[in-house]
Amino acid sequence: MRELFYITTPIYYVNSYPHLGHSYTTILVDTLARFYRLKNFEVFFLTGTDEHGDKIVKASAEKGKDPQEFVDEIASAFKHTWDSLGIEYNNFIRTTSLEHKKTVQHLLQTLYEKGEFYFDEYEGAYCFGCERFLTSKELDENGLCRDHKRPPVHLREKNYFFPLEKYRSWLKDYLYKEDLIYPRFYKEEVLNLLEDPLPPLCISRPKSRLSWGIELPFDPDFVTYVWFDALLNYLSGIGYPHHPQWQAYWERAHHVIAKDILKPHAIYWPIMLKAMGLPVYKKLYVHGYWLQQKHKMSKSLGNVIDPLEVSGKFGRDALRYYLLREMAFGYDAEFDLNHFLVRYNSDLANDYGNLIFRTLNLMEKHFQGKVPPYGDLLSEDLEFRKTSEKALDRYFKLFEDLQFHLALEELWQAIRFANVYIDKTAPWKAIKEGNRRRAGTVLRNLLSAIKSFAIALYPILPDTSGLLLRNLSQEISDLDFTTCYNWELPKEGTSVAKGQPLFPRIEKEAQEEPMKEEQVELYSIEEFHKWDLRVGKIVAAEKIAGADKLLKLEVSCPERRQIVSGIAQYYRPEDLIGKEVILVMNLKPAKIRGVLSEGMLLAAHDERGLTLVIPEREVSPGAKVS
RNA sequence: GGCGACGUAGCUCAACGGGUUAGAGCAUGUGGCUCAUAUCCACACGGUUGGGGGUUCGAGUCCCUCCGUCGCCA
Repeated sequence: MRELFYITTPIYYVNSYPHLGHSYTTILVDTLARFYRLKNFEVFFLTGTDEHGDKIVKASAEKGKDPQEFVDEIASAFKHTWDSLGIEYNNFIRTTSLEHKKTVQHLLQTLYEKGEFYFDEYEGAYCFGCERFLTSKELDENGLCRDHKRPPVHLREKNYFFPLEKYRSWLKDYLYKEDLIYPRFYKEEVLNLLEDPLPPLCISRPKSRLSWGIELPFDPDFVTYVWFDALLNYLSGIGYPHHPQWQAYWERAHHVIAKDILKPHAIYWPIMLKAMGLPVYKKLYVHGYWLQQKHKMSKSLGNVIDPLEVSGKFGRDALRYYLLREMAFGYDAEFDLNHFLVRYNSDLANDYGNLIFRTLNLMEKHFQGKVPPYGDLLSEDLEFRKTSEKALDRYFKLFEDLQFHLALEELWQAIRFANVYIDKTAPWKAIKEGNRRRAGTVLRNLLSAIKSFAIALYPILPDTSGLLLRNLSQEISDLDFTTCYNWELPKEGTSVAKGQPLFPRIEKEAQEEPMKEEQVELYSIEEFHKWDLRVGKIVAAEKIAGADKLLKLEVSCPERRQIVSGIAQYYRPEDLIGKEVILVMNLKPAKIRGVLSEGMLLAAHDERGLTLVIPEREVSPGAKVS
């Protein structure tokens, strides 16, 4: 019987479309799932969508759709994104599915019968943005919700509560003893939270206010509220309680989350499990955020990166590699397209891709693509094998600890050493000197190492590893990590083909190539209203060194914005100060020549050149254009 | 205000419980190779490890303090 491994992503809230943060978590879990499959584990990989709540009702109403239609649409967008990114999940659980509802109701009923809930009236300031009551400390000096900057509504309502406090000391001891949470500093953060009494968890909403949820089995006037719905996906997704497989998987449960949902996963969830009489999951892996110019990506900042755009342009393996190579697990990291391109070219194209190509090229040229026999192994051959094996050892170890950035660095040392080895042994020289046997030995040694790299990297680079292994007449389904140490593979006489470069270099012009133009279509007025156009007054302007066409502008609208505009050939900086222009406000921020641009100016072009679009009379900065 | 994290070469990061001249990659400079995706290899340049104090034979690593960035809680 193979060992089991159960791993989950959070279920994603369908109030918005998938972005880079979702993709990172999912790619990470997919990578781990593939890793454990290659370690011969029986893996169950669960992901899905969280589809209930107030925000969904509102969002769907805004689009003139009913909630079910709305969540169906976004859930399929998530599925489509995962398919495009090569995610191989075992189940996609939706909280609106019948099986999930049954699980939730079953567990609610069980806990209700055990007397774990109580009914109480609560009165206070309720924020609809947060979907919860706020304490006075959570309001700012103007009495507004700090997160949403909106006044809360005074509400009084009866609800069901789950007392967390009675489990607090148990949880504290448990967390203290077990290394449940990784990295460790998040464990410290949780233990710190557990120093103070835990307020009861409100688990319901009256249907009169919110009907888009799962009905409490013991009170049809209420639906259950967020955590007793969402967290239970980890059980419903493996068939709890009816499918016999659930128990075996649950004992091997590993959750991966972003740090924003640490509290529910580290506090509510273990306590809920304890109350239900179920064992606590095995591990909680917590990762940081992807930042853009030091800021968290968010829709309101307009700096959300579309993972499909990146993977569509440069390949999904390249995106996976960058995400795992660049983020130290647990910490925040910066997503920078320039870094992405540097990593791609130097690591994937130059070091790894080129190593493969030069080796296979020599094989085709001088050995007709037939794997030659080994001759005598010299000390340099053995040294190369040893270096590779050591790097693989460390790679696997670090991978299990989720230290992907270090794991990859280790493996790349072996890849770079392979380039040193081929230079030192110079098989092309040996061939010129008539020593085919020596050249064959070196190339076979290299081929075997390349096969090992391909297997080891398969969890991160599934497409290119699969392709490469097929070029070596190997199939990933026949291989596992133990074959990384088998220097007889590929076997003598096997055909190998060089194929196309796996990671073609991205040249400068291609980097600056604009995204494809939209084809001409007619749009409704609603489409036009998506653009936030406003009047802005130029308060500062200067040339950007090294660029003939660009000016850096500071514009008041009335808050300050920095804009890089390609108008230097038509306007002198000093002539622009005080001019009022039309700005596109909700354009994704971009770095042009390394300078941040937070929008664009409207200008008209004809054969005489370019002229800015300017209001006919002076208007107050910030005035809306429509 | 309480707790915590981080601050190491221009940039991104290493350095197992303190132990020889703090390491890589990228960038820069100079050579070499030519099988290769103008790729690869070698060498060089580059750091009072945020500041100060302490413990120790010895501290990036432990303690104190200050500065800076960020997170969680209040």
